[in-house]
Amino acid sequence: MSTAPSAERPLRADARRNRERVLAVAAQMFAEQGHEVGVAEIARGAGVGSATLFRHFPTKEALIAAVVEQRLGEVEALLASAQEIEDPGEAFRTLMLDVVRAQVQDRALVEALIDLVHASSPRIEEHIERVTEGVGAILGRAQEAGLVRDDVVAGDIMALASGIASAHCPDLQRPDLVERYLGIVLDGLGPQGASPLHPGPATFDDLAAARLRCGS
Amino acid sequence: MSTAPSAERPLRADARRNRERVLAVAAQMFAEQGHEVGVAEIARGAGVGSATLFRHFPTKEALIAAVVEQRLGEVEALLASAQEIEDPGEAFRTLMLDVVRAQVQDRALVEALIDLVHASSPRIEEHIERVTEGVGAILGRAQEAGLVRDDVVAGDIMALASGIASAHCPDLQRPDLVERYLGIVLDGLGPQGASPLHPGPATFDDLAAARLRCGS
DNA sequence: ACCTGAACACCGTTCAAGT
DNA sequence: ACCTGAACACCGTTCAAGT
Repeated sequence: MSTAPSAERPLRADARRNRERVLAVAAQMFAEQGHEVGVAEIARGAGVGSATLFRHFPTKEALIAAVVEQRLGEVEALLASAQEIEDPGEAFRTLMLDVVRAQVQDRALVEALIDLVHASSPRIEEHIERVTEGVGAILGRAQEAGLVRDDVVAGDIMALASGIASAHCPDLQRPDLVERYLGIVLDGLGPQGASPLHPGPATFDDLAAARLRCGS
Repeated sequence: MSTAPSAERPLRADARRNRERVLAVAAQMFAEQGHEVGVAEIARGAGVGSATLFRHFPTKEALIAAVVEQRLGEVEALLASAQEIEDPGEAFRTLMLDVVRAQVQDRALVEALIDLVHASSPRIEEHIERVTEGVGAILGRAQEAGLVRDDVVAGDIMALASGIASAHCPDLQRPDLVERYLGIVLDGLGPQGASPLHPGPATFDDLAAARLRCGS
């Protein structure tokens, strides 16, 4: 449950409570209104001064990262329960729908995953790695069963899921339309009418190069 | 070429020149860096005071809208040349690749099209309508030729194109990966392995309702 | 009729002072 | 050890004054 770094002496009771309230309020406000909500408004909603917020999260971006981290934990839980579905095709469809829905319900998550390569903390990268692994496992099962084409990788699935999630105007149109677009993409992932793909999938080298390009 | 409303007496020569330089500089900076570039920086780049910028474009959002309008004109031109391709399948693929690439090359365009339902001016809506018409024509030809499934509409194509464009991290990763994702979606749009889609496509009523919900 | 730099309001961040 | 409201810097927008 704890989102704080592991080896730190525990916070004083009031500090811990404040930290958690800020995180909860921020998560809700970011989900509803996106990143543009003011930091002062979040502090007010949590009943603390703005400086307190900045004591716990040194920058607005760090606060966003903490919220994203929490959500990624939830996504991992979705993946775990999708893995328990026996039918490989059903597991794969459930996975995609869950991941897409998580992003549609939370504008902040989509925005954050787009910026991910810049802003990413080591802890967020770990989450992403675990998510990629989980996606890969479910994808692999579906491929072995001949239900999904063999020339796609976990990274493709995640990119497509985020694409579908941003293919609709999140706060205004019918959010259920994403299921329609997902249906089309799922058909494209099937082995039936699959045509060769150019170029090949993204590699770890691509990510490393990108990270290098932004410093840090 | 003129992006100003039709029935206005012409601007003084220097004013016209200033307006155009601001628009050109803004277009380039938005395309390269997204909407977060400062208005002061744009004004400086165009060699005018910031108040002059605001005389021509009453708000930053209006400036963005003017740039978007220009880009949409370019997209219409792309559509027109795609329409001239005889082979219906080739025309359709070209259309999708062009629309996706236009959005990948211009971060501002993606951002703007996402916000479109709120910010839209009547003139931008006209552009969108023309684009939708053009897409519908090319799509219709491909469907008649049996190359694209019958249960999709122009709105689906545009949503998917914007989704693919935001499926990759625009400034960091390999922009050519969008072609890979587009390949998957195009396979999903083929008639071969098409499974029924839920829910049905977006209607004009949905758009009207969304617009109503934000006032204006 | 149009231009400009200085002034204003707002928001992320920091600081001096409190308990 | 942690909290706070006031102060600071930055950016979108407006205004008083220039030509």
